[in-house]
Amino acid sequence: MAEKQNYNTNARKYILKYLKANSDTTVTAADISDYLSKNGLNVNITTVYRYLNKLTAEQCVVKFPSKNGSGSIYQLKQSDKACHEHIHVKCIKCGRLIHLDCGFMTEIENHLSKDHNFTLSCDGSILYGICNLCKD
Amino acid sequence: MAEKQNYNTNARKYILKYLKANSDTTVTAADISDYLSKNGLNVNITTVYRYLNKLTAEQCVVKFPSKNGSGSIYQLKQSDKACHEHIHVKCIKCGRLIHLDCGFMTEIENHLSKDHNFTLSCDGSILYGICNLCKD
DNA sequence: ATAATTGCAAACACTTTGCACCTGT
DNA sequence: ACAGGTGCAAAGTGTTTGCAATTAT
Repeated sequence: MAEKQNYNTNARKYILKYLKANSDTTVTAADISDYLSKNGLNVNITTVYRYLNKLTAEQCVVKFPSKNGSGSIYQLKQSDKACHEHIHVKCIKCGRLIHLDCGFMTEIENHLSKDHNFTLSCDGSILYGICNLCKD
Repeated sequence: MAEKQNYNTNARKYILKYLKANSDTTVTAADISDYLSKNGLNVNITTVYRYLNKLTAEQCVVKFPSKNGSGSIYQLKQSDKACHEHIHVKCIKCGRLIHLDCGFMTEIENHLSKDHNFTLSCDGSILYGICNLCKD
């Protein structure tokens, strides 16, 4: 089972660059596509989806359903975050995504387990609200 | 501002019936459509969407993004549940949706507020996991 | 009678797939 | 040279819209 090798193409370089520049929020395939065309790179949206799917499969990117149910949103994963071990909270104004990787996760899990007999799975679990920067 | 009146049609009667019969879980427009055709009712999926949208606007139904980001799921709302005041937890196996309308909501809100400077909004917020009935 | 509801066809938004061509190594 | 990546066109979902026809009141 030899590792598949990756070619370092311009498209991927710039998609990654954009994901990195926006790693505190979530982006859509269309966001990436817009960014690329604004920078004069003709990258088909198919390519964007294919790369996003690849990165998601490799767990370099976390994928969430978008709030309105039409499509998905993506975030580049910081190497040290085990996103399947915490839930995420997203600001409905600025889009910033925060990782709830704090002690409170245990409390949530315990409550759901003890009071509701429910085993939490963080994959896809997302809460919405308004972050400190977006309060009036 | 006179109230618009509602006609009591067969389509709506059966859509509601199905929603009621499944009010402990969530259903898709396709689920409803399938149920209707299995029962010999030729109701166009457009009608299903229109009624679901109406019920959602009237807050008789709660609408969530589906986990995979393709489409939405709906649940008939029990009259006494203020679904915008609590979050929801959905079983990834059986689909059952539980309303976290317990004291723990205050704890979640307080934690997000104090430790993350984040004001929770329950609309669309959904957690996933496995319910007591679906554990091996 | 008339306002609400429906079906149909079309459009829309988002995503995936097949295949031929191109590119990085 | 060849595996891997890409563009394009087409198809696949899920949802909405305009309009004419139908139905509940």
